[in-house]
Amino acid sequence: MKNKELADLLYEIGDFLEIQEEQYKPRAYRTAARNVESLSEDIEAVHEQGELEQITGVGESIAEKIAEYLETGELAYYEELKSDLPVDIDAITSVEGIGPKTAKKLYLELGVTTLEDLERAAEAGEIAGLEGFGEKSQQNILDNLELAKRGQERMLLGRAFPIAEDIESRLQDSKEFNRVSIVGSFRRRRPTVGDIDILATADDPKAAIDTFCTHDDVKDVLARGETKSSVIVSGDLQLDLRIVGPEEFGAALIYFTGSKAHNIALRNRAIESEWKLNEYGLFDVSDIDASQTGQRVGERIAGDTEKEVYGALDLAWIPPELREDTGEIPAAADQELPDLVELTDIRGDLQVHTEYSDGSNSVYEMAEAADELGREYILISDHGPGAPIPDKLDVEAFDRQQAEIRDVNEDDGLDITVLHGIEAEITDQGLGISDEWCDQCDLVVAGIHSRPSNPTERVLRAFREYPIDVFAHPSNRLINEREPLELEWDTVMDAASDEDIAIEINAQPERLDLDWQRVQDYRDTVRYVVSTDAHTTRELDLMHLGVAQARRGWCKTADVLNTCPFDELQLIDEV
DNA sequence: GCCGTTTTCGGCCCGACTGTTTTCAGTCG
Repeated sequence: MKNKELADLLYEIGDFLEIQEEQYKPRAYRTAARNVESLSEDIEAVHEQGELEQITGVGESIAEKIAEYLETGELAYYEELKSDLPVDIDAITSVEGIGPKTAKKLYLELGVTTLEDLERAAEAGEIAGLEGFGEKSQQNILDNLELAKRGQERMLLGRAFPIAEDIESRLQDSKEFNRVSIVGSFRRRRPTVGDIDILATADDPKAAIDTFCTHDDVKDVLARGETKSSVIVSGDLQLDLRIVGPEEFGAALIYFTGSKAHNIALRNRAIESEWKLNEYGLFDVSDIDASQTGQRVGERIAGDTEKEVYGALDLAWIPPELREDTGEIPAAADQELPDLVELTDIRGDLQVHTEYSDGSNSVYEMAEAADELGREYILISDHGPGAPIPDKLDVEAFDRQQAEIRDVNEDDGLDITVLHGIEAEITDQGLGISDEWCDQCDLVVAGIHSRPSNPTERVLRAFREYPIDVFAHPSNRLINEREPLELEWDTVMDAASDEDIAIEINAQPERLDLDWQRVQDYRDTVRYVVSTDAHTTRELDLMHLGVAQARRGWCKTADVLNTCPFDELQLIDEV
């Protein structure tokens, strides 16, 4: 799968073209890059079918370049651009505050081509001497270099969650703030977030910003204006605060929640009616002549609430998780948005580990904690033979566990049904457990924890030969750490559908696997389960992260199997 | 360079902040 690789190449070409002061080509290349990046099919397959130009933003010229790169591994156009300006543009522009233009100047004046060059030049005081630069910009570059060198990894949603909730509640409790809402990719529940965007209203914006900037946790203040401010808090997480007027809150919520693609599509929809949409509201500018500028010109149509703005655009309110411009706007126009699954719909958790394998708690402790969360059932599914971990179940341990589960189920103090299953390893030998063993399981969960060269073949064979109920964390990716397996997804999903195998949406923060884009692609093909894969009692609480990904994948309640009551779940298994 | 229920040519989202200026370019979201 070379989608990401090609997208990066196209982004980089966009940067080079911007340096050359090209007007519109940079945007064209970046649009193409974004669409290649978010493509669910393999770009090589698209190329083989001769359908590159079907991709939005890819026309004749860019399609030719993609083809050249896929066929030869090189791109003459890119090499040419790069030889004119032999700069590691990706790395240099990753330093906050340095864009393509600055990168060019640094190269022409000081010969900076790498982050190391940049650091040397800044430390030697050479940058401050350049026209248009000063001491301040040089110091900013030095400050931001550290972050850039540490890598531009986006923070896992699950890790950002406690920080975001903490800051939200603290601002809400502060008398300087009226309304406070976390927006941005966090509100859309993207698997990773770059920073935390906060939108607020306040009677005295300046006082509110002072409070925000002087908080204990703030390590550095990047910007501190009248209506917006950015700070770095411990953990190197950036918080961006924006204060707006109360009557603008709805329009601002939409604007700052994004995504960018969603906003552009909304804005274009407004333009069709000779309206203008920005973070201050929706305005009728049909009688305004072009020389009049300013953010609030025209007659104000809407802006107080999100619903009002969407409504004025003839759209149903769109849940934040869907705002990716992947069809939600036409669906909202036709009143055909899905009634998305919610956390409160979840009745059971179908992957839970205990101390029998790599979990930390006993069967009873996990059952008790899940009961307190209101789950009606859980599936104990410790690792079976073949899993690449030290402690795994053998037949004897499985039998002991079965007896223990029986005791827990007979405990009158708990109002939860504990099911007994296994997380079986899909190996080149099959599942590594006997048919009899499978028969003893209420449900068989199966997954891969390695990087086989022929993953599709392995998975299809296991699907055919074993009574698998759930395919766990299908891609085996670890966000920021391990690339997903290169499965032939269409084939695997069709097989899962044929064999009545549910596909897991794993709620572990570093997994969130199946990825939401594929969830959306295959929601009419297979049924999903959302599982925490909890290894401790605390992790049972991660369910909301998985549900958010199911929502991003357009799942309705009926698309998620563990929203069924226990007796219906059994019925499905028997069918 | 891409795109089109008006268009195959003429448009392409929009505003805040910073640093260095003295009216603005560059960057970011």
